[in-house]
Amino acid sequence: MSKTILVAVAWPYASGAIHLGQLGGAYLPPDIFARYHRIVGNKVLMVSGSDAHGTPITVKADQEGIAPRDVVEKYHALIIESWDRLGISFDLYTSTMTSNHSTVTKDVFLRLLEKGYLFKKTTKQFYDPKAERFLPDRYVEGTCPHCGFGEARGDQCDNCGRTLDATDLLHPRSKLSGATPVLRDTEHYFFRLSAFEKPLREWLEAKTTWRKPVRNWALGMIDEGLPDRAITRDIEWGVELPVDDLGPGKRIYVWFDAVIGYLSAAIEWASGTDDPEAWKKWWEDPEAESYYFVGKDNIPFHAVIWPAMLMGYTGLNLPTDIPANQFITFKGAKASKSKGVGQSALWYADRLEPDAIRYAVGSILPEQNDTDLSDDQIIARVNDELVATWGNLVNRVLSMSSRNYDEKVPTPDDLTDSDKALIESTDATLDQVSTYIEKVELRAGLRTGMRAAGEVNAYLNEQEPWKVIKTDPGRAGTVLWVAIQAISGIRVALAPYLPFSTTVLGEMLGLDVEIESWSRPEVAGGTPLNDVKPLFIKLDPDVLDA
RNA sequence: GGCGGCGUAGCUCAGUUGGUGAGAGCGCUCGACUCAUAAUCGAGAGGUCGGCAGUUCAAGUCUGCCCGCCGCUACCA
Repeated sequence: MSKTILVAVAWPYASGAIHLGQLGGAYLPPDIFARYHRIVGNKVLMVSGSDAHGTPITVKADQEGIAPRDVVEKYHALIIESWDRLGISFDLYTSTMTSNHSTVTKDVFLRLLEKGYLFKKTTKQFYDPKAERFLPDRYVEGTCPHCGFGEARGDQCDNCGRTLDATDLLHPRSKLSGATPVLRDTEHYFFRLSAFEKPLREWLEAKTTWRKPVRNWALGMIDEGLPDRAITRDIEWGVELPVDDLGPGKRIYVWFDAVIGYLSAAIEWASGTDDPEAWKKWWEDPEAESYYFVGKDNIPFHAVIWPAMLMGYTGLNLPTDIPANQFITFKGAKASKSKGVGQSALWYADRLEPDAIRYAVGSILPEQNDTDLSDDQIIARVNDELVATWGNLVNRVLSMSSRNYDEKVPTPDDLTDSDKALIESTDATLDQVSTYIEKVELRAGLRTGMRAAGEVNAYLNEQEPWKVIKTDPGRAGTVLWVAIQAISGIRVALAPYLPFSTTVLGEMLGLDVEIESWSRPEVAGGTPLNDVKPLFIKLDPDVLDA
């Protein structure tokens, strides 16, 4: 009985390239998960897009001296290239700059307004009289009241690390013009988050299978009380308001429109099919499941704020699970383009095969803890595990078969108990990997698949077909046939993780390249072996040195 | 400062509701094998489970305090 599963993936800012930390934290996991569910036969819709709004975009635009729109277009293209090169298989990867997204955002705004969950309030905000615009906190600089640092930003002091309100700063000045900003009244719409404390708590308390940090954090926020949040800002870059009673110069604030992207992307996807209403299967059918893949920094928005918005909107599905990951660190530091820590995913894609990257990152996914990764470790993982155990297994079996059995899969005689045991063990592996992936324990799933490859290696060392073939070619052929069946099963188990080499191996074995069932396809004796060659390249130790 | 998470073999990590001598992969040592990308297989060494105190017949697993790391702290989303 097939399930309907929305795979909702965090929206990266279109202000930089995707780096390896993001890949492992938020993008590779949903891809593995989605690929698995597609093979099983579930109806998967995997969506995400570039976040086009927000301060990081405008900051970048100022830095590069170009328009925000140009920033988005430039990096959006780069991000899409990352997905293509690494095989991240979105059904739709869009952006929040589309007219569809704007329409959906306005619809959500109006519905929440109509239900009384939005209200107007006047606050005081710094205003730059010279540049004639309101200033986000990080556009205000001044002297830190705690440590006296002269270059503190309005949101945080980089010297002592404390969080600040821009109004705390001594001698504030505008980063735009240098002028002294003045406080001025400004009116904004607020989302009545406080109204959802009780329903959110009840909903979260039932989520006992969620990862501990996700649920505890969300419940902790509720314990502290949920303040109402401003959803509009005095900016020029953002989704326009669907109402005009605030006057000009106001836009919807990025956090509010960004999470709506999950919904708008599904709608955009459906509009491109022959059933424009198809998105409803994922959003309105209460049986449909939804998994949100985000980094731990995004937990509040996905476990509290977005569910509250959905509750307020009514009629749309709440998240089934939010298997948030911790961070991948590089020598202890969080990967960050702005701080120059860690290379971009494309940089690695220029130097390594995509499956090598997917293996190295997939084997250290930060599912429980921050996980440290170095270039040396990537190379070691690939050479000592992927190439040595799995790649070599395939190569030793297929080359021996091809060379001794007329470039074909040998035809088996009767199977011994150990032959049968190996095949049964392979089928059990498929079940185990399936269980792990459904629980979103993806590292364990990969480990399990690799263990199965080790079992086949052990079987071969025990059976020694290279010796047996001299006296009993029939028996040796049977051993190789059994090993090939096991390889066929392991190929399926690893397919969500290693899609590129899965295709290559399928071609070698004459199997359907598209895997359509989570089971081991039998490879018949006599099947021609096509173009047998190593599945993976063994890496030079210095391949990542420059 | 407050909140949450984490701190387990050289490295990266698992350790269900507390219960036989603390696990995996890689690395390392030794042995076997030689079909295979010097790959594979087997065995072994290696840990006062961050520290201190406590609860308990019994704690890596619970409580308190301390140290360290990470994230969040609502105007980064």
